[in-house]
Amino acid sequence: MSNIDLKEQEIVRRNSLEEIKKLGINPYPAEKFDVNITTSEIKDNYKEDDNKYTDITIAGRIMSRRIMGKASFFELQDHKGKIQVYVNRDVICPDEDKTLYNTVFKKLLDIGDIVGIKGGVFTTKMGEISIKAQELTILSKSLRPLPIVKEKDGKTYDAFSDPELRYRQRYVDLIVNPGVKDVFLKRSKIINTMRNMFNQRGYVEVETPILQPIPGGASARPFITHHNALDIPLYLRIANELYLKRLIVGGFDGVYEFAKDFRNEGMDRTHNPEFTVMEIYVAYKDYKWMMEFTEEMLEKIAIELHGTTKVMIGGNEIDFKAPFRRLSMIDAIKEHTGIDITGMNENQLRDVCKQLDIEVDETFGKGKMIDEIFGEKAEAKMIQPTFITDYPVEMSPLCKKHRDNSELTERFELMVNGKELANAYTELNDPIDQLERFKDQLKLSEKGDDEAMFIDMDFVRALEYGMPPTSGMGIGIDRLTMFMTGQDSIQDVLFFPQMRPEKKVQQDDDSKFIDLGIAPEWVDVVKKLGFLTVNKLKESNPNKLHQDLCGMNKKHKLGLTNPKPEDVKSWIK
RNA sequence: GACCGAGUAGCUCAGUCGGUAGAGCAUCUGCCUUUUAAGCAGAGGGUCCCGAGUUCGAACCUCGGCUCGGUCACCA
Repeated sequence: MSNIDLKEQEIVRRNSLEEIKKLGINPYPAEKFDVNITTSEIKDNYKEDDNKYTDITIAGRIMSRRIMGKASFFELQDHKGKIQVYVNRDVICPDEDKTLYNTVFKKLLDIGDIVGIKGGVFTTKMGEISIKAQELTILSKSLRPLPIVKEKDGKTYDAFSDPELRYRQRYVDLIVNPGVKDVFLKRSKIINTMRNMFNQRGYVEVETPILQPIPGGASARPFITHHNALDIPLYLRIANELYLKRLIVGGFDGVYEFAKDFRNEGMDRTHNPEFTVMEIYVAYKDYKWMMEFTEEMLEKIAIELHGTTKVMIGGNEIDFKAPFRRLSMIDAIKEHTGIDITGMNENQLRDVCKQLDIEVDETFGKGKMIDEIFGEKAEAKMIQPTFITDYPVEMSPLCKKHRDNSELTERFELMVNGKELANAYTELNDPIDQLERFKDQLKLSEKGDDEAMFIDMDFVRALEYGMPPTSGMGIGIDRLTMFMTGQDSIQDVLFFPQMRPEKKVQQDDDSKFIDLGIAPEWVDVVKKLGFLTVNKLKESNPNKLHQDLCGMNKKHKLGLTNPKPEDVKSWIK
């Protein structure tokens, strides 16, 4: 294999790999390696002069090395953390043969390699808890150099910080950047806390279709795909609401799903095309009950993660201690604009918008204008958790009308740090009203609103069989994780945020070059010089090309026989 | 989609007025038996994002493109 297109450090490592094999050591052994302890267990439990850990087996990645003649230290990182390992030549090589230390450990191992260690725990003169290696086993050789991140007294040096590289190669980010893994462990804990709470109450975790013939349950542009066997279009779900409510019709009293949803819209710091939502539906409840349920849930999560209800989010201390403030949308607008819009008609609302300098369109109805006023003037000011209730009916086609006012709905959104976190309804279970609302959506769609909801007649049919009064709630798991872990970008709470695919440079196959008469061993050299396609090569200057090729041969000590100038000319003609 | 910013060694970054491309860590060769952002001495490593233009000469100036980030727009 030609190494010409590899970087220096990669060549060194591949050579080391070959040397290891020549010594009869398998750099990628198949057999299991039984670990009996983790770094954190040692650090938490070891006390000096303690003989508890004289015979331990541990495995992990080499993260740094300090080699000093016959003794060395390296840092071993496992899934829990890091610990220092002390390697002494005459301990790991008790016999005459010092190859394992002098050659394998000192020369052939690198930062990034995964090794197993048997040994005992002790404390160094500097007071650091360390492992004295008795045996060292190579478990996996690493062929690419890791970015080197160093730390001292909690301060990080040379952090691996290029966002593009971090997201594209999250595995590297997770290895070298302390704290990245922690965000994802917390994400998992958030989900588990919710799941445990729901299961304790007897609610059932379910799975509903991701491929849907009608993308319902929300207003958003869907991704579309095609099923070949059925020869029909299918949509990736934008929500799972209508399916979960069908299950309530079917007799489940409580169902929930942690669902990946997909929306074909813009991407930014708070939006990714695929994202996770938890939706839960409970029969015989209303949205007031759901507020209590939601605040209890969030309080639990905060305590589980932080041991307190108080969480720092973007410079604000947010207190998730229940109960949260409840404020109707109209009162919220009154509070932040001084204007009481109660009972106003469409023209009056239009005047209010003008007065507040809010741009509105001729097509905007009452509901949309109220929503705009709230969004512009009040939303961002809701820092502490606040339930905003009683939304205009036009904005909420799946939500039951308010018991006291038919222009409003029994809906709440939970605002935290000026952003929406959760959304809930007393669910609309009147099939006739539901069909009317769907028809209103259809009118919007005919007016050109490409995000109005589709009519789902099967869902209406399900309601016609009778759905018990029900309350449902949805909460964005990505956003919740951002709040609970202090991240201000959704990309930092997703392992693999959506990125534009890496562009592949167009390249001709080696055989095309060989067809020109180029010897196979020279093809990589030609490509290294930047001539990735035959056409590009033909545009080159043959004299310069010949010189460059010979130069490469010499520089990289390839040991090839240089082509004659007339050979090079013959390739290009 | 619009505007702004960034792209230089494996990583983090300098790079003056347009004149032979630099540092730290990493790598390689030595020395070193409790070191720790190890140290000391030496060495190697570059498509300066890509392409065109201006110029005697471009990492640097101009134009076009690519990717990422930020702001806005769109949007449950």
